[in-house]
Amino acid sequence: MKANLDAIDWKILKELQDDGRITNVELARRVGISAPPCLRRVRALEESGIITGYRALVDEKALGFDVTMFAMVGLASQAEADLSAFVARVQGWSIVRECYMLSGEADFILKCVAPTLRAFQAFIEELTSASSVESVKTSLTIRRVKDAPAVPIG
Amino acid sequence: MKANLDAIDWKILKELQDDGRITNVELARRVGISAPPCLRRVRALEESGIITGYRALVDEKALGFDVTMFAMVGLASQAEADLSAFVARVQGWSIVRECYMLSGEADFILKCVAPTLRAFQAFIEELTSASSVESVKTSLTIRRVKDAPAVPIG
DNA sequence: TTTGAAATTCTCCTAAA
DNA sequence: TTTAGGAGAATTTCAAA
Repeated sequence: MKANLDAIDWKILKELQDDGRITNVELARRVGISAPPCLRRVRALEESGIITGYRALVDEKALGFDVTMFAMVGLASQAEADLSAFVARVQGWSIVRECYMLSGEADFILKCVAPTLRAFQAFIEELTSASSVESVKTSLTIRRVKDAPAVPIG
Repeated sequence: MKANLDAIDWKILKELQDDGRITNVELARRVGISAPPCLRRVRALEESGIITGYRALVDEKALGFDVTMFAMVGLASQAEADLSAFVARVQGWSIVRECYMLSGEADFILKCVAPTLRAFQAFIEELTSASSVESVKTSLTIRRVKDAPAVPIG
């Protein structure tokens, strides 16, 4: 699965990370090749799984989601069954937008988005009382300092 | 700036969060209106700042960025000058992909992406010795459990 | 006011050289 | 890679709800 990309492929990835809605013609112009091979490269990147999708970015606050919080969660047991059960619950909680399993002290980190602090607190109660959840430590975000695309290019 | 959106606008946002490269015609079909008003709505969402951009999602691991870590950073001083200085440094560190200022114990949370653990460790040394940085606590991610768009819709 | 239908213009994609 | 042809989309206009 490891990719063998040349400089133009990297440029394509950089441009599409910066603007996922750019047209193929404009993309080709920016990376310095003609449109047909550019489109072929994009297709290849998509088919090989390097480009996994495209997403519109939205302003949560403008939509009334004023609260962004992180929660560090520790489970009482790291048995595979307990981990799987928790992962399944995470998928069902729409307030949880991102979740990573961690090594070290906490077992999971959750990034949560909610309309109000109250809504978030209600979720934390549900989270805390979820089976096998032992500890929950929350951090309220004051502001977003940086939100760059997944991979640093250039 | 607070938006006054109807059900169709929300559907548009949902679809564009799921697939930012969808054509306007297909988008219109999915949300149940014709193309012209659909395009007008998308433009309005963009111009009002609700849609802030579009981004291709890429598979970091396939590109050789095998390490994703979170770092909690505490500063010795929360004076505005020190916060600003740290924020400025964060912008310059390409390894830091996301950063939020927090309330509570830590002052910042950083999401970092690096090709190797060694590269990440080198960064942590730089981070730890940065001016006014008092504490750094890192968590290595084992796997991504969930990565949903910014706002829950539907 | 906003929609939807139609028509035009434009741009992109694909195939062939 | 470039070109050309054809397809489909974006955008404007206009009529109607």
